[in-house]
Amino acid sequence: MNRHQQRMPTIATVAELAGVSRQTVSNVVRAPHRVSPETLQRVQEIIRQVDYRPNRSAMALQARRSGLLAYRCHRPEETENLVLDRFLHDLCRAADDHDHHITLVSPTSTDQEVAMYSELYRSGRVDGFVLSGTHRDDQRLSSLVAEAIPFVSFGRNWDNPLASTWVDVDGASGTRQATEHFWRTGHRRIAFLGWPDDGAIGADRQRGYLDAMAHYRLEPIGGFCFDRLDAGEVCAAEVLRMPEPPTAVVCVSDTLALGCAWAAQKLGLTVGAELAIMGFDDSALTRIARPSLSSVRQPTELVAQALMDRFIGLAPGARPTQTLLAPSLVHRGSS
Amino acid sequence: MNRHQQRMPTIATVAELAGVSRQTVSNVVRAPHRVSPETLQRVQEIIRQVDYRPNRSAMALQARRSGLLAYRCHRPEETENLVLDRFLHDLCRAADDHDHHITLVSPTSTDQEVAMYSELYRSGRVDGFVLSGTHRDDQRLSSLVAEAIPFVSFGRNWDNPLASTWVDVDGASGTRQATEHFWRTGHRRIAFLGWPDDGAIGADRQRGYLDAMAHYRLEPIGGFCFDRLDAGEVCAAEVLRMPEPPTAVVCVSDTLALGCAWAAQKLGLTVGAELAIMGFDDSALTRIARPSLSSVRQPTELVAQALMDRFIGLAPGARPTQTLLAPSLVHRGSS
DNA sequence: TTCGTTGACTTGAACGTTCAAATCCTACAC
DNA sequence: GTGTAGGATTTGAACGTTCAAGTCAACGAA
Repeated sequence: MNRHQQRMPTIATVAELAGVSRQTVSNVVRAPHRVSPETLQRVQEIIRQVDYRPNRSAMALQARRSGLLAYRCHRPEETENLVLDRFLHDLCRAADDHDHHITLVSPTSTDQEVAMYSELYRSGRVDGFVLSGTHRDDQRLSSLVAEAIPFVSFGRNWDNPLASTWVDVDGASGTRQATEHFWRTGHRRIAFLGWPDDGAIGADRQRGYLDAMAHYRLEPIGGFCFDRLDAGEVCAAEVLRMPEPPTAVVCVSDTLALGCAWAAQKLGLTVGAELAIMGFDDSALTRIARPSLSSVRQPTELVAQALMDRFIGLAPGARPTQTLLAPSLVHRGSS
Repeated sequence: MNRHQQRMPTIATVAELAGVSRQTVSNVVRAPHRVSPETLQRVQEIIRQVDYRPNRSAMALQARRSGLLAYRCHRPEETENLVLDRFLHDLCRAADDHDHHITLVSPTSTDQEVAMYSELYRSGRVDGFVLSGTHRDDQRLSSLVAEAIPFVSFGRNWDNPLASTWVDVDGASGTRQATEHFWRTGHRRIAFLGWPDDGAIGADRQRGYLDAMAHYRLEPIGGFCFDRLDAGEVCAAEVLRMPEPPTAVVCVSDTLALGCAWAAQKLGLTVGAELAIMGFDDSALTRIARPSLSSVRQPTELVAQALMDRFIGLAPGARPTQTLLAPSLVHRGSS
């Protein structure tokens, strides 16, 4: 591991070459207005020549801030990561924009996850955390709050909304928009394909559908199953075989939407023309179906930017902030 | 941004409480054998009490090593990321095992990517880089070698194999195994569905198929198209409509394999019984097809571990090492 | 002339580690 | 009693920044 890397130029190198003090070089970089024009130019020229870059470890030590946020690397098997993939990318970008970086951790259990977070924070390796996929009884939220470790989350603090800073997407708004869209395009039998009640994300999305249906005085119909393609297909088939089958289906996820599309095809229904389908998440799955699936898209880029903004603004005494962003419909062949 | 975080205990805190010097505390943590048993126990007790963790920024400054590797966060649209997802997760784990961490970057162009790498390395933010998805004329490889920036890559240095340290999966071995498997299970008309010649990954995988076919004195057949589902379906349909159609198809990717499965279904062929299909990468796509697709699985976990090993062992003068790992077949419904 | 003000720059210390050298103490051989 | 060896521990310096307090010269007002 003896990495005899060639010595990089330091602030002292530049200072000596330019015939000024360290602090003046520091000022040239951080506060140019404090330096006389001639000196400024001379020092900048030297900096350019030796390609000097301030050492981040030294800065981190002095500032007691590493400029690093940790994010948990989700296992690729988890279905939810279809959206999280895009989110991670956006988060990276947003971090860059704030001169921060994202480092990944991959804990094996929730206990270990919290312990790892504490370790990372206390050792000064990271300044805080970005969580995603929050749920009810999320031990991470309560532990981090209890230990006063800075973090923001993509996803509500379900148990204690005001206790921490989060940004989330208004799932109810998404399904409401989908239902409204179907109503406006003439559908009157609109079904909802959801997950078994989880008291959180799934229930939130179902609520948007129910609200819209109540508003139009339509009778809600549908089914519930776990987020798997085969389960979705079976469940959708049941719904489509009802005495008065729906002409449009709002789905809680792209997985169930794809399952629904398959069920429709098996029953000889033309997706798009005879049966409209709306997925949720605008994941890669939407492009696998034919026709491709319309879907509710979460504005992950805005979420990421908002999270970084909130994190930077996080002050120890201040009250946590909560932000809800509206998703939008992406129309494709299935609607 | 005034994060008035409560002061963490430092080595000096512990030293004072234990009535020893800083260095002794350091020894307790790093080299316990240098400390007398009584002192060791006393200091360890204090460390436990105040929950002291060595400050990583200070360590990084002193050691001139951050313990951080940068990895490029691929855009979720890139099809290749189906494997890279799993790889990223494995890489994270492997880094953890070596007391390192992965930080993400998301450059917008190759030029910017190289500039970013140089900046990150020269500022001491990271110790080096892990690249993936290397290709011919990969500017990143040549630039990093030229600038003597430490890195390892998942994927050969195609242009100059001996110039840098890499770990790759022997794609030819994968397609050879697939072809051999089909031969052993009685198939004699075996086709290959590939990408247009890229001189690299695709050609490598094709070679394994061709070698096996030559060995069994069978006539190679097949088609080539870009890595998209629709293209794969069209291309596969052509192959399956040949006068003497194949009974088994070795595919260069899961995408084309899924396209092939669809084409087969449209032609009324039962995948598995009447037509055997082998994909490549063992991605999430394999579970979308019914029956689920057999596939060549890259040992990403081993790749990640090997890469970390190689990186840690990277010495400035030493000769770069190259490692080729064999993939394995995962049998599912389609074979 | 004296004094205070301002701008440009420098100096010393601190951030929290570890390395290298020095000190202290005990044990042991001659 | 002297010398030496070695283990346990301490001390000073260094890593590369920035903060806070300092110096110094020029200038204008009293």
